[in-house]
Amino acid sequence: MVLTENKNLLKKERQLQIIRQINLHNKVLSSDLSLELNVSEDTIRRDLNELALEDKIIKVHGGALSKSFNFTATQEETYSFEEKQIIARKTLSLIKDGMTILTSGGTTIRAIANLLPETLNATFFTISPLIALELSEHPNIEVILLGGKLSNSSKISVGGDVVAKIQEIKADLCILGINGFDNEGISDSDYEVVQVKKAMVRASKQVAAPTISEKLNSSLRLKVCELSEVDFLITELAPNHQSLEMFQGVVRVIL
Amino acid sequence: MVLTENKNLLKKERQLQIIRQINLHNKVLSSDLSLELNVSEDTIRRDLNELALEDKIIKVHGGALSKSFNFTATQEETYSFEEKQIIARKTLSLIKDGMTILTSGGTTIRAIANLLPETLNATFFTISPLIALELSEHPNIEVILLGGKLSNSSKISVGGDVVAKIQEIKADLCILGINGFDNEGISDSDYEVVQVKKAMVRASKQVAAPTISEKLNSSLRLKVCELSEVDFLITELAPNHQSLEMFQGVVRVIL
DNA sequence: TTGAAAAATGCAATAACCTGCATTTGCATA
DNA sequence: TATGCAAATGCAGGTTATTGCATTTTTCAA
Repeated sequence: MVLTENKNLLKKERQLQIIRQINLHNKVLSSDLSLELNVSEDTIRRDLNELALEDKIIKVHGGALSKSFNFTATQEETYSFEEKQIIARKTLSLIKDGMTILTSGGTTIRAIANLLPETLNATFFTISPLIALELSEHPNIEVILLGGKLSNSSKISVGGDVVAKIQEIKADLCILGINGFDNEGISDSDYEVVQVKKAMVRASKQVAAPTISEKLNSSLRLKVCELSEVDFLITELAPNHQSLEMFQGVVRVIL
Repeated sequence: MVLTENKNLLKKERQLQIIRQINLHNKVLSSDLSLELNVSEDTIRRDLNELALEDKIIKVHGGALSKSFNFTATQEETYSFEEKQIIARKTLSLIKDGMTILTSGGTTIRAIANLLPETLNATFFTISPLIALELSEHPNIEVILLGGKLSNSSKISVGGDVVAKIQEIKADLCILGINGFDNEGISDSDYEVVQVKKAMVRASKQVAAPTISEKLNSSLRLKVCELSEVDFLITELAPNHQSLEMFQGVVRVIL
């Protein structure tokens, strides 16, 4: 579904857009919505009030939060929707009909899942229940959820069973949620999560690392893989941006 | 013979045109329709009101929206919400600290997951990603997500892997989402789902069947289990309600 | 505590709505 | 074909809904 020109949006329509935005990235600012939907902040506030009254969202000072799942707590501080949309669009170019794709979780990957074309015919393995649900909205995608103990913080399946299951898979592409990325490679902070991500990298012919540039040059305690194992680094920046210079020639392709 | 263009459409024809437009664009503006169909906006409004009365469209200020426009991915607008809350509260009495519980999916079970006390210390196995996420909001609950191919319609894991995994479990209680329930037992319509539910019943010491009374006496093509295998039938009705009479003494306990 | 951003409140302009009512139209029947 | 009648339509008017702006109040963080 495409967000087209917002000329004469009906009120209900606008409110559906707002809910969509909130479900997608778990929070919105009234000011952003005002710009995006071309109405005054007063109108946005009134919409948010109505939606909150209907228990669809949680209204807070400055904007609103998703009512159902708020797992942004430990993830990023500076949340930025625009950047992730750009990243998602770039990532789409890697995905073709007939592929088998392995993905982890996270808001960036969620943005990708959401933007996948209706017509895409592919098989997705994922360790994230949320991504699984998002993917299953697409009629032609086969979704296989990799089960296991659900990590409380990151809401993905972890544990030996998951690793074993992943080892049975041979995927064309692994789309990896990134927490730490620098010239040492991809890193993460949770032992269980790292085990799973390592297995995911091993199980895939190619690895894509979509991340907002803010996370570049951040390193966490545990290593997931080397830079040389990363086939695609995807950020919101232009590939020749100076922040990416240090990765040129080390990862295979920068998008 | 005279070729009449779009002039003088009959009322029914005009309304069909309107519906076509809505199916095409997901929305229409009264003003656009007035121009396009050469009638006054009043007439359009009258048409829209009629169509809305027939539940064909959703009328809003300024025009109308397609009925399918409100996708309910994470919506809280569950059918029979009040009844399900009552059922959920009753079900809580079956759940104690230290238990191992196996659950399927569905909105009733979601209501239960949502109402679980913060302090509850238990292990939940579930085949529903949505329930898994809901449960993981509770700090003291260990959530184990049973993975598999995600059924497009019911959004739960199905397939041989799931059945095999369930066979390894020994649960204290199985909370089963119900689609069909009558004096023949529990039934369902999807073959894959039935295989999984059968395994769930076998893997559990006790079986709870929470369902709104509306689903009582409805029977679907495939049998999940006998009435005698059901330990708890939980509806929103009082246990001595006449609709439940026929189940007295057949299922172990009625709540 | 203070100042800036956000929210609430009141108000006005515009567009959309509704209700009768008069006129026209479709259609069945004489 | 003519005719009668109910339904459909357009129009006038008064009412309500929606929105943006100005002003005051509240909230939040430094």
